[in-house]
Amino acid sequence: MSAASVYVHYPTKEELLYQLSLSGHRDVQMVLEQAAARSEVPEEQLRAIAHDYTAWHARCHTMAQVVQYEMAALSPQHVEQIAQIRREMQHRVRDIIAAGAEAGRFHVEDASIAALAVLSLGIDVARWYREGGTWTPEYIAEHYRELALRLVGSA
Amino acid sequence: MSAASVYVHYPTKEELLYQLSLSGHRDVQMVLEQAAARSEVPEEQLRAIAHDYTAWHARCHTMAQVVQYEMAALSPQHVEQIAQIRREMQHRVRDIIAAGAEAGRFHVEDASIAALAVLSLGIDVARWYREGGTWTPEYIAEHYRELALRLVGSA
DNA sequence: CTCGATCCTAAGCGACCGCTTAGTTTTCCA
DNA sequence: TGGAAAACTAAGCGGTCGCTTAGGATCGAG
Repeated sequence: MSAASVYVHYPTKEELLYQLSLSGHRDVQMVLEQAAARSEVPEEQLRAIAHDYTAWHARCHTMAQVVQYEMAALSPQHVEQIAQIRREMQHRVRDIIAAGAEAGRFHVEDASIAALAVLSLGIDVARWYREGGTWTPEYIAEHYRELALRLVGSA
Repeated sequence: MSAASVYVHYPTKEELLYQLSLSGHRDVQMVLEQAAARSEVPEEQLRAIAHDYTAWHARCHTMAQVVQYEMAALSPQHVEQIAQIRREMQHRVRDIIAAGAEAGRFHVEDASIAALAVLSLGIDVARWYREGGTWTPEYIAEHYRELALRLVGSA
């Protein structure tokens, strides 16, 4: 699409970025929610989340880069809208880790920082992943799934 | 310093970025090497690396953002120069993890991907860390140190 | 087959960016 | 405290960017 045609659909470039970022955030959130919904056992939920969240950041690395690294280019109001979605995801993972810890299946000092670390691992994949590299998205996701479980002190 | 004064010292903006990025990369590499030099036991080396590498990315988060997120703005030759330093760091950590695995102290399927994950955790701190947040660089570094040890399956 | 939606190219406007030059002030140490 | 080093402001040049407008091609549903 030519640059001129873009402005038929979006009033400003910032609005285009916002809609793109919003749609991307909804995508990841859905990935996360569907992974969490596959079980009610924290261990299985975290396995699925770590795997799918990581795989998404590899497979959709261009969208992921917009989602994770372009927030500074949004207006303050739009940043706040999107920050809300991000908080929901953080809390979802934190609560799952906290539930696992309460059940004696996980062992963490600080569930919030553990949740941050698990998501962080997946996010950073979007920074270094290149198509056609030695590792496939699935290979990375499977390994990161195991690393994430160890992170939270799962036996 | 005013924009005009910059060009007394650097011929182009790209050259300025290169010198900045190079100096930043040498800083992190020194942080990593000094941490590794504090012991000859892989466990202690990895503890020190995870802690100091993470702390650096929090304390020097502005420099870290240049180092980690501005490489695309460098010329191809400069990218290659700096990529060399980055490979050295990756390999250093991978070799430490591999040594620990060989000694039966770590348990990893893929030492390369484990090394990547450990560094990834530290790097991503530069993305989300804000001064004056709830967590201090030292608090984050201490927790990430423990998370990194678990990552590599250290008992 | 036609009509309306949606794409395109081309041209242009004002603002900002990368960089330079010239002249002036500040700094700091021998 | 004098003088070189290094900072500053101000002005300007050419190029790109954000965005708009006008007019023409394309495409798909009815």
